[in-house]
Amino acid sequence: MISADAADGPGMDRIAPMSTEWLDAEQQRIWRALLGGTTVLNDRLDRDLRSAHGLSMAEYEILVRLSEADDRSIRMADLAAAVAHSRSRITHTIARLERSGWVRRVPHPDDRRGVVAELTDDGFAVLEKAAHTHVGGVQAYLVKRADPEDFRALGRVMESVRDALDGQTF
Amino acid sequence: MISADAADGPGMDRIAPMSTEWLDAEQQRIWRALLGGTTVLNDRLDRDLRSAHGLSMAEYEILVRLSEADDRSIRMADLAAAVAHSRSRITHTIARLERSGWVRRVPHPDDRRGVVAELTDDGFAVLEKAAHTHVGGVQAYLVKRADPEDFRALGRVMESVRDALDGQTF
DNA sequence: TACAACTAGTTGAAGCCTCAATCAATTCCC
DNA sequence: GGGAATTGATTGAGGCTTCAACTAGTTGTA
Repeated sequence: MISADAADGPGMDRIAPMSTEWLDAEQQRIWRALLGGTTVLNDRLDRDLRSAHGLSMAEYEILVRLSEADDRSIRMADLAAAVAHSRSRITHTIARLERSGWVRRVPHPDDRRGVVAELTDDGFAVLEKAAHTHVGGVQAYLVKRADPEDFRALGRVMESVRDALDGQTF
Repeated sequence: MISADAADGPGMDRIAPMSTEWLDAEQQRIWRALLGGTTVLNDRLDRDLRSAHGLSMAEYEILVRLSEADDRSIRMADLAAAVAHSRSRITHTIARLERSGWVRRVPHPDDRRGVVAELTDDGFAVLEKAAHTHVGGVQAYLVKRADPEDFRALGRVMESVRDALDGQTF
């Protein structure tokens, strides 16, 4: 049994060639709950959306952002930043959404390098239906199971994590 | 701007053709923090492991479970359940780990359908090094940024989510 | 102006995950 | 005992993501 995640490093306190602060039993339990919980939660929300509307979580998130934006459109790079995906991934995903007729690509008016993704009426219609499934799931699987104060605490922690790590990828 | 995730449904309270309880502004903020935070966190931990040790998070998790088990070995189906992956995914991942020489496949002694995955000495050695990277990341990106009481609250919420959704997939 | 550095977006190949189909072994139960 | 149903694991095709390379347009600066 290795100390990976465990209370003490393998002989770490003998020579201390590299001092890693290990997780205590409680921290480890919590970290695994976060890892496992988000895994099953995302998995479930994704399956629900796919089976009911033929839409992945990633696609759904993108449609939501577009629907909230002025003119229902966002520049590719901004969209990538908003959902924390790589530019390449956004290009591929938007290409798929365009094939489905839910999004349209428009040249950027000022910057000729730029491309703007715009939600179509069909896209809006799908999103309107999918939102019930998605929000229903979030309520049932997460919000309703959490004590409201615990839920706020979770929010504080994850906001801090996101803001610290955000934008330093790619 | 559609109500996806927003405070009120699109005309929901007129005819109530399908009553979905929408998220209020705070719940939505928290839910997006969880979604975005876990996205960037997993992404970062995964990149750190890959660049330093040529190991993905999924692979790392599997090696950890094996290292903790008796005889450093676990049956395929149990491994799948432990990390909440499909059997198929475990088969593929173990095949890769076997190619790397970090895991060995052994026939199950009692059940002739069964296969047991066993951590090799090389696998243990890689894990021993990777654990520093991984745990260091979890500390720096998550644990250190969280108020300890908030962190416990997060654990309570995610344990509840995981236990509710667990095992009902596939 | 002109050149270098940078930013926006795309592309295609490779890798990982999902899904459905498959085979083999075990368990159920009449 | 024996056939049906279930469980364990694998396979390969298809889909999504990553990565590195590339084109094109913009910005900085001398």
